[in-house]
Amino acid sequence: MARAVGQIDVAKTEAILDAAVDVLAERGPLASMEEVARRAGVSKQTIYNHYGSKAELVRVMSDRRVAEITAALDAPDALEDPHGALAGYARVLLQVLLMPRGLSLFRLAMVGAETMPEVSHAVFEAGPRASRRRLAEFLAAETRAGRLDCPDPAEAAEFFGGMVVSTRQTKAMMGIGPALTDADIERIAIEAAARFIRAYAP
Amino acid sequence: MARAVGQIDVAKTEAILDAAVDVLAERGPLASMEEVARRAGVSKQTIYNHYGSKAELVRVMSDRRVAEITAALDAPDALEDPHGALAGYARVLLQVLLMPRGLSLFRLAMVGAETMPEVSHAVFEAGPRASRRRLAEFLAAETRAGRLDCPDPAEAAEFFGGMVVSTRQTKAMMGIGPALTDADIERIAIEAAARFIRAYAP
DNA sequence: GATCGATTGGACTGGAGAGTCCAAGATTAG
DNA sequence: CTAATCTTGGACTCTCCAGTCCAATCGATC
Repeated sequence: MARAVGQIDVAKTEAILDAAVDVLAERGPLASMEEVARRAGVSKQTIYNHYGSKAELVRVMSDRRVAEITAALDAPDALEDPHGALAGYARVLLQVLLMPRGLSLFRLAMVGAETMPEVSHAVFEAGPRASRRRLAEFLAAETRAGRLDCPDPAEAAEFFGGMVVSTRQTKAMMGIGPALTDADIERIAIEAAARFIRAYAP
Repeated sequence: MARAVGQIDVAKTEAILDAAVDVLAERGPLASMEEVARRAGVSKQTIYNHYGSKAELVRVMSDRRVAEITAALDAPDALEDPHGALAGYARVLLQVLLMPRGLSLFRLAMVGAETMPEVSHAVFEAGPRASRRRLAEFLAAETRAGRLDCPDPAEAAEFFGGMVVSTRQTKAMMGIGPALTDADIERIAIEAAARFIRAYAP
């Protein structure tokens, strides 16, 4: 293994992070450090050598998750027609929401709202907020192009995002009901886009 | 105090419940029984005499909260015009969401999704689900009356509820940003209703 | 092979909280 | 007054977990 003399082993740093992701997703923010250590195949002390505390581990791990998850939200193909673009946005949104890791990150952010506000804040900023902002920009551009008429693009983006997500996020977080199929996602995406366009047609 | 021989004191049962509501709202589901006891002005043992365990106390308390909160959702004045009725629905929805007790109940349901699924289930059924169902019925009636055209009222109800709630619930739960003012609520309710009607006009 | 520092496992401390136990005190029916 | 039963407070047990400590070990470099 490529590692300098007595230097911290980077592979372990990663293994710990991966384990933390899994364990926190499964057990929630109350997961024990022992469990993380076991899963990472590492001793508890080693975790404390790499990250100083549980809070720090959670922080780093959520940063990484945020980056990983929001990467999917980065590609709004603004070149298509409005309907195609909106449906695409909806599809991605639903997929991210239903991804177990997306869900668990959200739950972490909610549960930890008081104990670790920076985490909640980071998740919200990088997730919903950034995503809506990008959509709002798209809507503004379409409005300038005369294909839509959104006097308040930010509000319109909120509306569209909400239509797509609705209670589905809550439901998934509470583990209620069956997961959405690909066909469900497709139907919702198309219908939401169509209705939205009707609501905001010039 | 009106109480039978050596019978459990009903006034205390209530005091405990009230205290539990407050404490769980403030401290989250991790609040200690000692705290509840202190707040209720009662000894810990007495709580265990009335409710057998923490889980049971939480269950009873959440049932009560559910009833209290969803009572507000019970009055869709279907007699008004669609715009007025929808705006009214939106107003109530936002108010319930922003009520600290509504928020804390939701958070409880999410945190406890694994450890007490019945609670999550009850909250979801009595809250979002019942509320959307009522709205869907209203939309179906309006469709029959020819004032709207909702081929799938359940889906349309999801869309409208989502527009209104959107990221606002998440935001409030994570304690991010300022609370909505009455003026905000009014503006959102009216705009959402207008856009929805445009999307579903016959 | 000697050295330096990371790693390990396992014991340990300290704190918090659920739930139990009990002896003393209060309340009410009869 | 007495009996029955609840209430109290406070000590107590158990369990779980964060974080520390340490002696033995391992691995890369020189």
